Amino acid sequence: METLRERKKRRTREALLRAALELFTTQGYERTTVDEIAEAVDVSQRTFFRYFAGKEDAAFAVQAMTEEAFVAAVRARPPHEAPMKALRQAFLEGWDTIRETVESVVPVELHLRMYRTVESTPALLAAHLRRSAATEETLARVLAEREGVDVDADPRPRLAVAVFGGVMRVTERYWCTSEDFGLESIRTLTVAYLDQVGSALTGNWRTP
Amino acid sequence: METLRERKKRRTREALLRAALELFTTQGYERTTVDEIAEAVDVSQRTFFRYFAGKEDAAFAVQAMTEEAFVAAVRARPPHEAPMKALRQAFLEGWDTIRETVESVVPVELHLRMYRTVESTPALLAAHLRRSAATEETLARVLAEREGVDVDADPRPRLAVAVFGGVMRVTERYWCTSEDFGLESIRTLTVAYLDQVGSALTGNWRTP
DNA sequence: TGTACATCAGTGAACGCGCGTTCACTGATGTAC
DNA sequence: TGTACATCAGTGAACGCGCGTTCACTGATGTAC
Repeated sequence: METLRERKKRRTREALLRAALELFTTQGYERTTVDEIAEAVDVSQRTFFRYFAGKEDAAFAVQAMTEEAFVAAVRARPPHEAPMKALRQAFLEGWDTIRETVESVVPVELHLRMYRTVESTPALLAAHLRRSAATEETLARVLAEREGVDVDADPRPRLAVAVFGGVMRVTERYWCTSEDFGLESIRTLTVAYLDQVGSALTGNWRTP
Repeated sequence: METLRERKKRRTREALLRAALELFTTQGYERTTVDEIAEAVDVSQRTFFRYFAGKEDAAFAVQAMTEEAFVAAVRARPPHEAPMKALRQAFLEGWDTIRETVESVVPVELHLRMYRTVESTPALLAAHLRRSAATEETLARVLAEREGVDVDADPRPRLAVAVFGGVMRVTERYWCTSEDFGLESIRTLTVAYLDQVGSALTGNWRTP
């Protein structure tokens, strides 16, 4: 059972997270100070740093949860499935359950708005890409293990994941600027883009 | 003709750049302050900021040159060439001429060492990935124009470039950790990896 | 070739800013008996 | 159920740090005549 102390901790953390994302998405990441976030929750700045290693850590706390869910989903795919298929299916599963994953901490709508803030804030976009690179490394190891190959000797796991990650990036970027910015549209977009990779690699595009 | 004033400017800039890269690669990016760089060149800190928008700008000044050369090389490829082929060839050309491109400003050996520093410094890796994303956007537009398609309507230019960029990332990363860390090895690695993308996308890897 | 003036790279010192850290402390919650 | 003690989340205030900026200024270089 969760003790009173633990419940209070969780509430403080979630309040800080919500306040942070709310401020980041409305007035901008750079224009939000840590002091401001703490003030919004009515705790001391010192308390913020008890829960988050820094401002950036707060910005990506929810992302970190969904990434973890994605990696777990890949791990859980049936072992006979081909690598790219496993990534694709795990991704779709991830977005099926994202509402439950996220909503326990912050409103899912807030989390989605945060994507746009990340995309339009150079410092956050940079951090996001570095974090994605780290996730890709993890995924490469998962795939290598699934397929029984050595991730350091055989480049294919990293290549496959890099291609998948590249497609995700293109999808994300388009999705963030699109009017149809919802939970559903990213799924259809991703599937559509994944299906076009083959054709993208083999020019000539003029003659379809 | 270059005036005396212009020559002095160029020399100051190059001295700052060399000092910055030298300090970054030897004692680390984070542990190097702007004041230290200025001091090493014996100019005021204020002067550093006349030449570079910030510390990060100095770290990537040479990278920026080679990226530009790469984009130009893609633009210069014969228009009938398929997109991925054009990227590959332009990349190889870029590394053919990198010595000349770089050596006019800093020793090429210093530039190469800087790759490893970027790879092992989270803040620099993040910035590098964001810069690469920007270059990829430029390249997507170049490819779209070459092929006569609309970059915003047809996802294939961005997909092709994303895949290429992903392969480059895998190459870079491996190259930086490899003992065979030279101008030649990156060319062979890149070609080898590009040739394996197809096989990486189509599992199963166990049965070759 | 010399003079007068314009331009502009570099100066030095001081500052604002926000991140993240340090400290000794308080008081609520948890635990043992 | 009550008491005594241990744990630990949160406090408040101050600080160090380095980035990047601001200011009025100097003196070398460039230009016009």
